Order: sequence, then C-alpha cells, then structure tokens
Amino acid sequence: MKYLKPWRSDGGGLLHLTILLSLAGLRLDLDLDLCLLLPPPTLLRDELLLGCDPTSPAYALSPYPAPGGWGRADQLHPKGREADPAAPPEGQLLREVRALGVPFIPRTRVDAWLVHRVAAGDTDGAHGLLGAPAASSAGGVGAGVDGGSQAAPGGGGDPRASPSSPLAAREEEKAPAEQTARVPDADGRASEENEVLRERHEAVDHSSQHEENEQRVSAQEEKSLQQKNEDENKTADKPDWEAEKTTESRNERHLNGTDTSFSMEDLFQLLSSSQPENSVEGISLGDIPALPGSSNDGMNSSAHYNVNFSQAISHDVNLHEAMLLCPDNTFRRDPVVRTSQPQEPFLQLNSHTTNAEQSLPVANLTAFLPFVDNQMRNLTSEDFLHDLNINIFDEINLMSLATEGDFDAMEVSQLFQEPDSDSGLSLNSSHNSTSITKSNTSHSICEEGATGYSSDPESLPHHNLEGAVGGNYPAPMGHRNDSGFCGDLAFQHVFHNHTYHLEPRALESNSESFSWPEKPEKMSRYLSDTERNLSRDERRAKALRIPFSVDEIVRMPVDSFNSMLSRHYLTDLQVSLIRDIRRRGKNKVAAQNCRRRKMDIILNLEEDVCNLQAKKETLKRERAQCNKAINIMKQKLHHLYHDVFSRLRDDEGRPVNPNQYALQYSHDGSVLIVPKELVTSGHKKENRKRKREEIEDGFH
DNA sequence: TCACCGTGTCATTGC
DNA sequence: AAGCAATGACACGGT
Repeated sequence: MKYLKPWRSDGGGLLHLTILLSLAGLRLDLDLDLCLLLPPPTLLRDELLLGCDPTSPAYALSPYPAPGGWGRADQLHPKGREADPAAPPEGQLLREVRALGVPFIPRTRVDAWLVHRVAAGDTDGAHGLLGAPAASSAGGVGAGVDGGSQAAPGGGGDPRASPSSPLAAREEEKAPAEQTARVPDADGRASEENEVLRERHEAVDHSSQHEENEQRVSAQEEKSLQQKNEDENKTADKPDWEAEKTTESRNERHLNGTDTSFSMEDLFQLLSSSQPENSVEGISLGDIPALPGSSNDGMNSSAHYNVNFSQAISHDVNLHEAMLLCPDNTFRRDPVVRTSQPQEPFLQLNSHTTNAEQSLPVANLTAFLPFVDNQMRNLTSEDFLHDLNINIFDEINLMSLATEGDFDAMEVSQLFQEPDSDSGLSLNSSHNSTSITKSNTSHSICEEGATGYSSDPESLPHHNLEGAVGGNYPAPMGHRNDSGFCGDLAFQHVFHNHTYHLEPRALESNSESFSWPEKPEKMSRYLSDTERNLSRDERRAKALRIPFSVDEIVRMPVDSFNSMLSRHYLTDLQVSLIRDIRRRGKNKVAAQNCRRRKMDIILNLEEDVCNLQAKKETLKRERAQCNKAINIMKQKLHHLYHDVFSRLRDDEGRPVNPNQYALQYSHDGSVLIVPKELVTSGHKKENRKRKREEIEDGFH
C-alpha cells in the first residue's frame, strides 16, 4: 500500500496522478483508507474517472459507485461514524477500548468507536462504519486504517496510536485558516474537519489525562506516548525542514513497525492539506514509503523504468503549486534530487509515455480530456500528446533502442525520424533505396517527424558534440546513464511549457495515427545550429552514444576497425550503425574522389583540347609561312628561269623558247637545255626507277 | 516553377 | 570471401 498525497485540494491532483499512473501502465493501488483521507468527493463530481481501476481509491472518489462496493469518501467521513447512535460517550468509549486490550489510544471518538466495535468482535459493524467490505481484507482495526499493512488490532502497528505528531502540531498552529482554505466549497466540510481536529485533540488530551489517572494503560504505552509528546514539542520548535526530517524519520519508524504514531488523522491532514508551506507538502509518493508487508505494486515498479515516480508524479501533478506556491519549501529535500530536477520532466516524460505506449491507447487520453479540468487537460493532453509526438513515432525500433542501449531516446527518435535527403539509416544494407525514400520506414528507425511536434526546435539537445560523436563516453555501451533517458533541458522546457497549444489536427489524428511532416526539411528546423552542422551520421552516432567519431570509424584501417568493434561492448544496432557509417563514409569519400577524378578528367580533356587547338593554330601558321616561302621561291625560280632563257641562244643566234625547252641539271652540276618532251619522258622513267628502288628498300 | 549544381547514398562491378 | 574503390543512377536541397 502506498500513501499518496492529493496535491490539490480539489482532488484533481489525485485524479491527475491516477491518470498519469494509468497512462504509465501502473495501477494506483491504494488502500481503502486513503479514501478516507482524501478530500470530499463532492469536489470531484465533475471529474469522472474513466479507465481507472475500480479498485483504485480514485475510483472510489468517483460519484459513481464502484462495482466492488467501494464506498465514497463522504460516506466514510468520520462525521458519519460519529453519527452512530450506538456510540457511547467519549470517556466511556476510551475506557472500554482500553479494557478490550487495544494497545493504543484512538485519537477520536470515531476511531475509538470503530476500534471498540472491531475489538469487541463486531466486524460487521465496523465494516458498516467503513462502508467497504474490502476493508476487511486486512482484518480488524488495521483494515480500517492501514489496510493490509496491519495484521490485527493487537499487532501494535496501528498508526492511530499517536496522540501527537509533528504534522498535527503544525496543523494546530494554522488549523483554522487552513482548514477553511483547504475545502472552501465543501458545504461546511471545512468546519466539519475543524471539528474533527478539535475532537482529535480533545481525544488526545483526554487520553493523556486518562493515562495519568487510569492504571490500565501499560507503562510501555506511557513511555511511548511521552516520547511522542517530546517529539512533538521538539518538532514544533524546529524549522520546517527539520520538522520534515522528523516526519520522515517518523515515517521510517512507522514503516519499521517501531512507531505507531502515524495516525489516520495525520495522514488525513497530510493528504488534505494544500498549503505549500506545510511540511506535508514535501511528502509525496516517495516520501511516504510503502508499509511493510504491502505488496509492491505499480509504484515500486517505477524503479523498473528507472524513474523516480515520487518526483515525477509530484512534479507533474502539482506543477503549478510546486512551482508557484512552494518555491522554498521542501518539495525537493534532497539536494541531489534538486540538482537533478532538470531531468525530471524527461524522466517523467519517458516514463509514462513509454508505458502509455504499451498500455494505453492514445484515444483513452482523449476520452479523459472532457472530464478533467483545464489545467489538467493542459498537462495531460499537451504533454502527453507531445510526448507521443516525440516518442511514439519512433515505433518499435526506437523502443528496442531504448531498451537495448544507453542513449537518449529522444535524440534517437529525432535523428532516426529525421527525413534525410534520400533515405534513412541503412541498417539493412539490402533494402530498396527507393522504398526507403518513399516510405522512410522500411527497416526502420526512420520515421518522419510529427506534425504536432510543437517543441522549441532550438532547444533540442546539442550536447556532447565534440570529440566522439557520442560524446566522451568512457564506459562501454550498454551502461545506462544515471539519468536514464533524461538529461535534456529541452524536454524540461517542453514539459513545463503548458502554454503551447496543441493543434486540433494532432488531437484528432493521434487516436489513429500521427501525421508526419509533409516537408522533410521541417525536421532540420528543429535542430540547433550546432546540430545542423553535424552530419546525419554524426547525429545518429551521437544519439546511439557510439564512442567513436565518424572520422575515426571511416578512416580506421579495417583491422583496427574490427578489433575496435570486438573490444567494445556494442549492441547490434550500434555495430550496424557503425558499419553503415563506415560504409557510407567510405562511399562518400569514394564518390567525392570519383567526382573529383571525373572533374579532373574533364579538366584535363579541356586542357588537352586547348593545347591541341593551340598547336593546330601554330601548325596553321607554320603552314602558311611555308606556303608563303614556297611561293616566294617559286617566284624566284620563275624569274631565274626566264632570266636564263632570255640569255640563251640557239645555234642560229635566236632566243630559246622556254615553252619548248627546259633546263635540266645533271649530276655533275652541268646544265643542259633539252626539249620538254625528253624531260617529261625522262622524268617518268626516273620516277618509275625511284619508286622501284623504294619498294625494294621497303622489303629489305 | 523550373533548371542546374552539389552532394549523399545505394547498387553494382571489378580489383 | 571480404573489403574496398570506382562509378552510374537517383533523390534532394539550395540557388
């Protein structure tokens, strides 16, 4: 059994808490007596609990009777018991109770009457007083107070035995105003509670007097009571934090069975108080530990999720009160816890979201929404849906990531949902890239972002960006961080931001499926500048907390690479990602080299073309020059020819006609004038002979 | 809105 | 056989 504190005077805290726990897949397994301690249900009449465990006391708070016959808190109000006409006068009642051997002092006439009835064997009457047959599960008086934690009336563990507790002492100091403020609209219930308080203290005083006057009370009891009185006096003089410390120690003693002073009224005051300065405020789920013998139900199972539910729940349920009303109180006593507060929202975020994914369809939440108050709706619908938008779309793969490795699930979800230029992470190298491009989900971790994602994009994580992509992670993979999934200020901000609105479209769609961003580039807007500067693989590696840099992974020789993989304990996903990073990195370098090479080839070819064109121009110029020289020589030869013939005379002294004769140079250097016909035939013979010789030379 | 370019990625091939 | 380089093809973002 757990004692829970309703953080809000109207009971919405418990309702909210119940919903949160339900979302988290945890059953709010409270004892019936907690119902007694809860505020009157009339304040909850509009807050119908849907989907809650009928055995939950929160269900008992519902105006609708639970199937199991659980009573409503107002039906169990001490006033109702007091109205029992069979109840004897107070003094007589106490004496009779003590005569029955009850080893503790009932603090009110009602309690005394209840104890009396039970101790006298009138269990039916006691049940009737309690109005809850389930209360008999623990049997006797203990059931009326403590459920299964108290085995029998004579067990000495009845928490009502304390006539004075620090809580009560503090209540005494400010009882009137607080009692009035506690339930301001409860149709006189505040005054009733005041009356109950007075009765309680009267009973305390009365019992103390009887202690002195009557000898039937054992000396052990007297000693115990005196000790408690001393504690009370000390506590009254102590500052709040010390008083709380005392309360805590008292609780511990109570748990250990060494202290029976934690009475029902203490709890009632504790639970019903909404004043932040009250030390009770500091008592949350975790501050009131489970009683011995109580079953470890869902509350303790929170440890399974590595989540401090006591903080998460209290932080969530009493968000405004915790932040606004008790800035300096003991909401967080542990300085370590205080320092870790930024992580809590994410703790909570992941805790109940993760469980919600497993246990509660989103539609259930939307079904809740019309029945809860606005504040709570803001908390639940926005935060929860935001959670869903962030986390649920990671689907099974992300869940497997979360359960498999040690990394920030949110980062992973962001990174793997990040719509890439073409595809997601190729964990299976044998997939169709086209399908990946279209669906982005084939194997995958690659889901696209959610439309309803309304977090501040700039607040996304961007830590551990230097060095290894996963940051400096000295420990091998698989070692969960102390902070679990948390540690992200961004999500604290997100979780605390109750002002952003949820798009109706997101609300409508989350019962079936989430809508993903139409434009992949949307996701890049959610990345900080620093993260934008990282490559996708770097972000992925960082998200998976891979303790190597992408550069190392890519450039490392294959032997070193394999040895590195074998030396570190890496999950399959991490190994797969590392190999993909290496493959993509090498291929990227190869593609760059290829393109560079291609560009080099193109540039070389262009250069060759230019060179050849230049050479061609040069050759053209040379050819032109040669032709020009040839023409000049021809011209000169022509002039020379004519000059020679102009000076030649035949035998008769007539000029020689150059059209009929030609000059022929012999091998010995002499010049002969021969008719052109002979020159032509002779040239033909010489050409034939020269060709014949050339052919013969070619064969040799 | 379209074309172009740079880039990343995948599939394939050859070494 | 594994690893790698090279490369064509494709898609996407930016201009």
